[in-house]
Amino acid sequence: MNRQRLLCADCKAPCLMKGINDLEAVKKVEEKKTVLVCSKNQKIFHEDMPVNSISFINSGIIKVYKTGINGKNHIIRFSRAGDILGHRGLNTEYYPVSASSIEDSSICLFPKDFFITFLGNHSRIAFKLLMFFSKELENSEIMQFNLAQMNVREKVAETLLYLNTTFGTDKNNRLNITLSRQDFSDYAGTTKEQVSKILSEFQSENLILLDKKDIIINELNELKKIASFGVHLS
Amino acid sequence: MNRQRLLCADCKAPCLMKGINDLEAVKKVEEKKTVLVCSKNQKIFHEDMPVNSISFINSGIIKVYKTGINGKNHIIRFSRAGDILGHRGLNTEYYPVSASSIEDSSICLFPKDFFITFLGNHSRIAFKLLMFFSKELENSEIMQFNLAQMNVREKVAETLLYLNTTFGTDKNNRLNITLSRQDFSDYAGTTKEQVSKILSEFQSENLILLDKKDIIINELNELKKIASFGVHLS
DNA sequence: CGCGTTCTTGAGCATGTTCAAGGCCAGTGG
DNA sequence: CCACTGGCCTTGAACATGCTCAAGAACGCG
Repeated sequence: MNRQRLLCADCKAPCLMKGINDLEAVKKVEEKKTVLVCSKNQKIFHEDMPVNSISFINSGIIKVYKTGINGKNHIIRFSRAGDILGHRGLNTEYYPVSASSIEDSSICLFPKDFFITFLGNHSRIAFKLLMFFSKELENSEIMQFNLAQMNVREKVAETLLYLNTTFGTDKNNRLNITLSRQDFSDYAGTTKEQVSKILSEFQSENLILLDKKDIIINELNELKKIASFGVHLS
Repeated sequence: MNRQRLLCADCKAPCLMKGINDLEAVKKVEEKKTVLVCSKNQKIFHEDMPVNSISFINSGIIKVYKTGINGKNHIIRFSRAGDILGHRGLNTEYYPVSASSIEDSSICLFPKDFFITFLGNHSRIAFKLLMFFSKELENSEIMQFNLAQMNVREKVAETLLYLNTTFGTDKNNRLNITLSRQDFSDYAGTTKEQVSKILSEFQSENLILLDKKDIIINELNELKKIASFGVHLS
């Protein structure tokens, strides 16, 4: 990992720290920011580490997950450019989750104390954060519902829809994210073997196409029908 | 249902609207408040109803849940005196969840617009709400984890621990909440029959005692061991 | 006291997990 | 450039778990 310079003014990511008019504040933000560049499969933070900073993703994809005692993880979300990271540490001394990069990534860190003070001085941003938390809570409760009530086929379809919504596809409908079967299943709430079997099943029904480790979505509407039992993330 | 007078000054519930020093603001809060008194098993609001107010529970217990298309519900939380209700409607036009009383209850309602303005003028309370959301998100993510990874025995033990932590017991270790098997299973993430079987099992192991519809906790530590695989709500 | 609802329990069944074997692919070193 | 190796993916078979269904019991509300 290494740290380098990156100006908010040059950054395209739609992050919360954007859109401050106060020039003095912008300067302060630049001053307090540290940029962390890391390659694929690096651990960003781990459960029970003290929370010293709140971060925003500049580029790459980060998985946020909880570790079970048997080593089986549960992935809470995949975060991308513009997303806040470590926000769950706001009210706690130690991280309640872990985060690892699944692609080469760069992240902007702000000291937690600074961030909290900053929120106090910028009520509009604090309010946006509040709305974001409310939205996050909604998504988390939908996940609860889906994990509690869907069967495996529905869970796999729902995960495909989530990946499609969150990361999108290129012009050939190829998902802009590549996951191992293990990561896929840790998010979907099943095992890697089941994911493999159900994805093969979807392929034989021509709903998707498996090309190396990539997934091409052929029939989005059919997948929606399969997952239609559940509620959808947005 | 009927509406009646209830002054914040006389109220013991630890709600967010407490602890304002500004007398003018206190007067305004009283002015905008509506009290709703309802008996057991009343619907407070329903998915897809427009969100007109944000509420606080004065007394009673309310279940907050999502409805599946097959009629099987998933209970998100049981809320009690002092808890905020309908906060998930803050960022949405329509409620994403439903709420029903499972005991006779009374609830203080504030118009949503007023509440949002109030937050803007009381940044300390807005910050407390932000911390509350962060905490809620933590609990919801723990529930995700538990639903994804626990077996039924662990889920039932975990639910008992949750009820014990949230509602406590009287001096005889009798839980201060009485649930139907259906509500219990809708929270735990299994079926009513499984709950019945596992509770009987726990009784035969002397971990709990079933007395009518009440549950008496004998061996809290043993239950903790059973659920120890998972993470715990706080 | 009677009736409807909820709870309990067992049996059969469906679903999903685990385990294991084999194949594929990418990276490495000769 | 090719063979080797390790990791990941796929697939089937055996097994475990939990769900559904059904019948009887207990409870609680007129």
